[in-house]
Amino acid sequence: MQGMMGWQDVRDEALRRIRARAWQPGERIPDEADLAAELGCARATVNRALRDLAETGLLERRRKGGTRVALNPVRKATFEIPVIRLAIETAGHRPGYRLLSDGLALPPDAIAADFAPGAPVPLRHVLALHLADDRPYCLEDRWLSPDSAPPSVSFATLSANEWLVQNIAFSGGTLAFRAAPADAEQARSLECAQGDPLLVLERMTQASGAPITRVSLYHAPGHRLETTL
Amino acid sequence: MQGMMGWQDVRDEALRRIRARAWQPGERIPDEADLAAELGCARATVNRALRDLAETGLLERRRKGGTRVALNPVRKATFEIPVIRLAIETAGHRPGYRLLSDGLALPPDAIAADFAPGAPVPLRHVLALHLADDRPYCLEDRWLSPDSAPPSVSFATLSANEWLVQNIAFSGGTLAFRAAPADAEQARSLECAQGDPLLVLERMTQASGAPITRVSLYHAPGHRLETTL
DNA sequence: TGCCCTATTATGTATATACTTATTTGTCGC
DNA sequence: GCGACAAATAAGTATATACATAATAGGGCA
Repeated sequence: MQGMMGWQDVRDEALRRIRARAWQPGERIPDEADLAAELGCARATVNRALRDLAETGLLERRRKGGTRVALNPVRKATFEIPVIRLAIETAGHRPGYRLLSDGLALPPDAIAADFAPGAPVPLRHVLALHLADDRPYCLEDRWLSPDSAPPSVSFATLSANEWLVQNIAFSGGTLAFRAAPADAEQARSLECAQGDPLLVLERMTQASGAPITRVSLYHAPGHRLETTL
Repeated sequence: MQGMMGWQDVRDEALRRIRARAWQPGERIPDEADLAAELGCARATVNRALRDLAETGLLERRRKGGTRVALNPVRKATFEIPVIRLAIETAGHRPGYRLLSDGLALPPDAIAADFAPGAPVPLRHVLALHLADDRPYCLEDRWLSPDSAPPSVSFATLSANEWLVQNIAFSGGTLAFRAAPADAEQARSLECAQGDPLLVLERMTQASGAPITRVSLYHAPGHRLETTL
């Protein structure tokens, strides 16, 4: 309407109307062309603004169906998952790394299923500890498809975490959070009591459809993973 | 180059080059105008594609500085945080809800600090249990600014979670994950053993700068929060 | 050498226009 | 009333153009 409606202004105005209940939940809002006319900007600008709101889950848009205010706004939180060493550094600590074990082994059924549905194949199993200021930060428990990381690649000084990021073309995967009690081995590595609750981050990584690696990161007790919305 | 380079095609081509190391990590890639010329499309189309890749953390873009392949690709995982009832329903269970307690109380220091830096003010404290197929799903432990939810609003049948989503204009906040042992009360509510590791989701919600609510969701043991990358 | 100012540059954004595509809505025939 | 088909519609995308903005690079000056 008044000078310079940028797409962020349009988004903010739309947000205002949603909040003020000028546009009721579930209700259809004016189409892009009308809004553009009303606000005195181009349709592309309105499109950009509304697309943005749709991405955050506040609006639902469908061709021909128009745009409506989401009935149950799904909040979308985005976490940044950096390389572990960097996470430690940006938290202001001195990163450390210790390889605990590395060798071929038959994975437990749950993990084998992710790799090959049929026969259980030996996989490379790497256990490593990440340290922050010489204190245990997290235990990396990783299973690797032998194709992706040949035995010649050593994880003695460079963590598998870091090697993979730099050498494997990532394509997809899953990420999950859970809480688990520390078993005897984990407790020893993380210098905590057995049974202490650990925040576990499980990641399954694929490249071009084939599973590459399955890692569980057992964070030391008290660890908090935070993000802003 | 050949027919119809849509922005998604441009994005895929860029992705291909990154993966093939045609564009090395840290290296600067051709600017939008050049790429547009090379691929035979408009600069706006290239812009859209590269902006998309930048949002996922694979590229870093700066005005005048150009675009370069991220040195340490920060994976950005996006979680959808639906209303709890919906999460239960989409998991194929029958949602249930039980209000455990609701009243004014002085919050612990850690929480009081989030609301008013100075004097500790009584806040509305709501404890409620969410059920899936009549089994405990998660315990909602919420502190509310009295302004945002007047005492007249009852959470007896409608969870605060749901009421807030539908009635409060959300503007910002933080989200954190941690693992914690179940205390006596939580164990009783969630029907688990004391000390069992619980996945805790902590959320602090603000509207126009002022803190609205601080909630901890204690999930029943075994809970897994998953997302696809 | 070191500092400030300016010109340059690549991205960011706005705009009008045109065409595409998914969906819905309405209509016709049964 | 019902089902198939056609018309209408609103978002999705592509494009050329123009201007804004941030940040670098380079030059002049002390």
